[in-house]
Amino acid sequence: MTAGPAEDTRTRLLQTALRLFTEHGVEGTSLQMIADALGITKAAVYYHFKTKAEITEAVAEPGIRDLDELVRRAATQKRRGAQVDLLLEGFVDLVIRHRSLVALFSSDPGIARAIEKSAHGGAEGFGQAMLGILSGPDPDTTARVNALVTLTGIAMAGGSPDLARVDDEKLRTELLDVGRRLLGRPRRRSLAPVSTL
Amino acid sequence: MTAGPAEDTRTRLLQTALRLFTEHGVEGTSLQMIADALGITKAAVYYHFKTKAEITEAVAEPGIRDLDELVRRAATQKRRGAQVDLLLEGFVDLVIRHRSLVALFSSDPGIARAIEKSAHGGAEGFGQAMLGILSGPDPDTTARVNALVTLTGIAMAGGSPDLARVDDEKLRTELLDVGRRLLGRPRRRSLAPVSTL
DNA sequence: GTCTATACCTCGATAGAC
DNA sequence: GTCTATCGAGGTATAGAC
Repeated sequence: MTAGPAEDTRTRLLQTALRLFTEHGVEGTSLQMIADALGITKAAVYYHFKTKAEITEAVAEPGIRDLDELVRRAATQKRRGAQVDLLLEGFVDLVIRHRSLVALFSSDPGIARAIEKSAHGGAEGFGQAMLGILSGPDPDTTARVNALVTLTGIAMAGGSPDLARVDDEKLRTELLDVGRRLLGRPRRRSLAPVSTL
Repeated sequence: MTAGPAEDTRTRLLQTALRLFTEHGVEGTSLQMIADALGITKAAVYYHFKTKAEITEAVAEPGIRDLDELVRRAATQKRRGAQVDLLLEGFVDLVIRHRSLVALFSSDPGIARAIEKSAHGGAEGFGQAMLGILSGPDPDTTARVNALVTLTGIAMAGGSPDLARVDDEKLRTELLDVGRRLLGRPRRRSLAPVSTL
């Protein structure tokens, strides 16, 4: 965890891997491609990571951690309205913070495999947990569709190249707005956190 | 185009390929996997298709054709409201008709590559054309976000395993409803096509 | 027209020199 | 920490038997 010359290559490697993953997919990205992009050899990559799976896990890890914490925090809220609001805001923040990574999560089977071993039983687990909160207990089809469109829409739109040049603050406001509309939540007046509904 | 024993293997091959593509991604699916699932050999696969790219193109082709026709038809509408309504309804129908294929389109880089050579300059071209219609001329960020969330949300939700057991008619109604709400279109009373707004 | 056998390449991964 | 060399497995693609 200490910053140093060793971490430098490791960090560049993960950044490069994420970029290539979004361009070609996880399975479509070879270690050779990563090595070439960094100007090193495949064997040098293996000095930093034992396997390719270890790379994908390391790429996904920051997102997983935030997602995990978000789901836990949302679940502790007593009132369902508060659960939904917290989850929605937290998810939008997470999408903003990680942008392209979240889009990868939603779609790439390679990432799904990598997350499978983590808490909650994998990406599917996180998705189900979030859907459960957003769609409520014993949801009808309408509620399930709304929750699904909200989560996937926010994730894909947030990670889309079409919005890459929109600054964080603006995108955050827009995604929150569309999410509230989809879930039938009242629109907030200010951006400051509120303790009561 | 004639139905026969030769076409049978070809059809089964494409169905199997689509299923495997959705499970493992395009790049994550090998010809060996397709051949094994069909109980034939890799070389037998090459009798039906010259390259793997040709398979992915053939898998995507029905969706491409429908998408192409939809965008053309929408563009011929005079009033913008009619363009949006026609595109939204057509897109929902298309998602229902192809379900998992559309979800693949939205996400898999392998599919994107395969479509790249087709009309409109590839998947990106279709996406941009649809976004252009839904978000209107000279759109602000809000309109662009709404259009993006609508398209990606409907596509991903429609292709999601979570909704696989919802029947077509019900899912169609729900997706149309959420799309209209997102785009601020008036809700229809009946499912029958209307000629005036 | 359909599949077997096989060529050839790149994959992920390892060993050991520097 | 990065390199060269190499492995076995599995990838795409082809030649030719039936």
